[in-house]
Amino acid sequence: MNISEEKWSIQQSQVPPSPHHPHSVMSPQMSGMPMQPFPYDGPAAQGQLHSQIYVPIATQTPSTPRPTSSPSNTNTSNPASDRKVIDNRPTFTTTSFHTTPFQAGAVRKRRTDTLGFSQDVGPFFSPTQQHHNIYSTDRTLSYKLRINSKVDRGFFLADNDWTCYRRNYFQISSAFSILSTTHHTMNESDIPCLLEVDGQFHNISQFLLGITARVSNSDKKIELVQHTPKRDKGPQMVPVPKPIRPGGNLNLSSVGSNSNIVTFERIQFKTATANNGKRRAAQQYYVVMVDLYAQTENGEQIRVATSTSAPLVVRGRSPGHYADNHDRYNPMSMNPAFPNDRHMGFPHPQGPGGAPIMTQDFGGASFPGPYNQYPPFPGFPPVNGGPMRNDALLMMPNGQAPQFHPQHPHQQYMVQGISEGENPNPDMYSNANMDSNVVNNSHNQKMHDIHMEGVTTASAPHSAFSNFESLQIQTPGTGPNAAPEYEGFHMYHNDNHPTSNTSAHEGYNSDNEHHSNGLNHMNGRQTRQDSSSEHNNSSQINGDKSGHDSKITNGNNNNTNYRIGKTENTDKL
DNA sequence: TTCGACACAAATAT
DNA sequence: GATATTTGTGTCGA
Repeated sequence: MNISEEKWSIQQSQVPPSPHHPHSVMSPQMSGMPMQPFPYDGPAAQGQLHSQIYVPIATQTPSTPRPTSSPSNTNTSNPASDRKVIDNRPTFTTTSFHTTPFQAGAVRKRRTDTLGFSQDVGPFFSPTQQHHNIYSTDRTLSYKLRINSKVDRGFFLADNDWTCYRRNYFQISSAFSILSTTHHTMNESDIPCLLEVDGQFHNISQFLLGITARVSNSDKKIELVQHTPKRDKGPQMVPVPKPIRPGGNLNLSSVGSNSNIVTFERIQFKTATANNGKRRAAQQYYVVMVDLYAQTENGEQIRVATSTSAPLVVRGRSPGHYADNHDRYNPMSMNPAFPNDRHMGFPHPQGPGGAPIMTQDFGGASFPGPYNQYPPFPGFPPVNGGPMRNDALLMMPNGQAPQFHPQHPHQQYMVQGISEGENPNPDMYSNANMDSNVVNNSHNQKMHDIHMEGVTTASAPHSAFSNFESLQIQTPGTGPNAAPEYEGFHMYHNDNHPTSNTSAHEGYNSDNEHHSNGLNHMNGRQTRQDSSSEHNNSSQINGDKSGHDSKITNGNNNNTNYRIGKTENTDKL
């Protein structure tokens, strides 16, 4: 048994293992599977032609081991791993622990996995919604934007909802790619793009990427705050859009500079969702929106693309409060054998090894559950929240019947790993559940990632995400780029430091971890950012102190500040 | 019930 | 192994 497995066994001893919490062994990528170029015949976009998509060949770098969500991580050479195993022992010595009624199951969580990498996963992101057309400077090529995002920490699955605590940090890393419709290469440092807004073409001087939050299925903005390491003693800021270059690959630990990856660290929701844990009250959800802006030569910043997270629950109180209060009304889901898994009563769709499977689109069928404020979803989100990347689908038989969950009307977020440009297998897009819509041989042109990385998919106009909430976002002017994508949720951090990838939820692939956050133990620790990452981002955190007091009173800071003059066709910063 | 503040202690970095 | 830093979260009052 390797170190991770040892940890795994410790945790599993606390909570009955759930068959719905498969391990990351399902994920070849998580095991460092090299990625190869593959031909992809999916439709690029309306009026565009299918093409071969090149994806990065991810090489395993011993010096920078890639994180894995699998408990069967075999790397035991890292001294830190040994320490972490020790640290993983259940801790029963804290004062707070003894004051709680949850001692029996208490298992302290580690902040990082055995490699110092994040094993955690977070809420999935929707297909990229492109709001404006982007063209080459000579206007002969239409480009498509794709945003890849991942949540590195802070979230766990509770009741199949992606959940976090308002007071806890989460972190979002994003990158984006520009897809060309023809064989075309360009200098990554250049942005030879034209932005079309209301029929007018503007040169794009740079791109920026920002995050905001709002109430799911509503336009109500939710304030995000960003802290310094000083936390309460330091200033609180609103995460502001940061310059970003295309071509970032969140799966790579680091390739040169990170100017093509933006990370927002120490982010918190200013407010919690309503009705957390209440019975017979509809759970409110938030979503995080990752917005890509194009700055024109005159300095105008226009939102050109958006990717939206899965619905999120933000708990406002300490985890202990929810330990015995997680039975939000759901008369069908509770299974007394698994008091912490209210979905044990349902047969989650699973593939070999118990991994949840990707299910198909429901074709617009209305969601049958009580919370139908969300569009239909094709099945359960990953209960484990673990390494369920879309590549795991490759190991799953086709045609598994989707399952509804009456309590979770929102989209199933099982394809978090479909980080555009990271999955080598085209089958995932031509799965029996989606293929008819994805593969479109009417397209003859080839689509390439301009940067030849980070892109694997073309559009899936009627994909399993076609009902995803974010697709409700008005995207006028999208034109040929309107087709939905499968956004990637990436497991790997983006910078050099092997420990830089935080891991709030290495146990998302663990039953115990799943339940432990606020359910079975107190003082659960989640991963912190390492110092190198701290330094990397200190400037961005501290560099924008002006105008920000310790308290943020503008509940709509982000959008108020950065979406001035938004219209149907223009969404400017 | 939520939120802000304070405090404690664990996890992790150095 | 000691120390410093970071962060999860218990607690309390508003």
